Amino acid sequence: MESIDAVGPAPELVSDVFARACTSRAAFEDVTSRWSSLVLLALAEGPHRFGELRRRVEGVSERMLAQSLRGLERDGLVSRADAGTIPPRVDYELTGLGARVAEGLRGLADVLESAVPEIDRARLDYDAR
Amino acid sequence: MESIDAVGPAPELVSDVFARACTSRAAFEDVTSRWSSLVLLALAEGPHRFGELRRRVEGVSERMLAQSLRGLERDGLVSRADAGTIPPRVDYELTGLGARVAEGLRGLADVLESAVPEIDRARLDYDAR
DNA sequence: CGGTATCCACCAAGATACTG
DNA sequence: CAGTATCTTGGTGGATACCG
Repeated sequence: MESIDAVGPAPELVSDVFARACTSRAAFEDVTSRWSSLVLLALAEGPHRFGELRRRVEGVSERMLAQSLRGLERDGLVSRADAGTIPPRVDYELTGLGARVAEGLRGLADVLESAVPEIDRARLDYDAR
Repeated sequence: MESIDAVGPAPELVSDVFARACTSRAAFEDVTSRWSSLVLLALAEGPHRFGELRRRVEGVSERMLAQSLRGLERDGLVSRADAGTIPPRVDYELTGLGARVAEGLRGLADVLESAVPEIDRARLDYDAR
C-alpha cells in the first residue's frame, strides 16, 4: 500500500490567519494594529531611536509607541539595543523577520498612496448616495 | 537653463501614509483594521455572500462584518451586488484596486503563517525574561 | 437571508505627571 | 532621553432583538 503522509517537506499548511487560535492570526493582528504597522514602516527606513520614531509616526503618543514596540519586540520583529548610557540611548531596528513583514507593509502602503485619487473619488461617490 | 519640474510622469510623492491628514493614511488604517483585513483576504479567494464571509472570518460578528463591508465599499475596494430577491442574496467581490490591496495583504499573511514557529519561540523567549 | 437598532462593557488610547 | 504610572474618556466591538 502507498504510504500516507510519507515523505515530502514540511506541511506548512498548518497555519491559518483565518483561525482564531492560530499564532499567525494573532501576529497578523499585531502587525496590522494601528500604530505597529506605521512603526514597522518607519523602521524599514533604517534604525531609529525612540524620539525619532515618535516624530516620524505622526500622532503617536509616548505610551502607544512604547506599547507597540514591546509587542513587536515580543513577536521577534524588532530588536532593542539599550546603550546603557546617561542620557539614555536606545536604538530599535528590524530583525530579519521584521524586515520581511515590513516589506509587505510597504507594498500595501505604496498601492494605497498611488491610489489616493481613486479612493477620494470612490468616497465622494459613496457619500453622495 | 534647465527646466525645473519640467517633464516626467506624475509626481506620485504627494501621498504619505505617515501624514495624519493624508487619504492614504486613513485608507491604510481602514485596510489594516481588525476585521477589514481578513474580509479582504477572504474575498481574494473569490466572491462571497454575507453569510459565507461570516463563516469564513472566524469570530466576526454580524455588526462588525456589515460595518467593515461598508467601509471597504466606501473606499472603492469592494463592490456589492444585491440581487433584490426574496430571500435576499447579496454578493461581495473585490474591485481592481481591492484585488491589488488584497494581494499585499496575502503576502503579509503568507510571511506570518510560515513564520509561526519563529514567532512562537520569540514570544517564549520574551516572556521568560 | 441579510441585514439594522439598541444597549452595554471593556479597553484602546490621549493627557499629564513623574523618574532613572 | 527614554520611558513608566495613573487617570479618564471615547470608541470599538460583542450580545441581543427585531425587520424586510
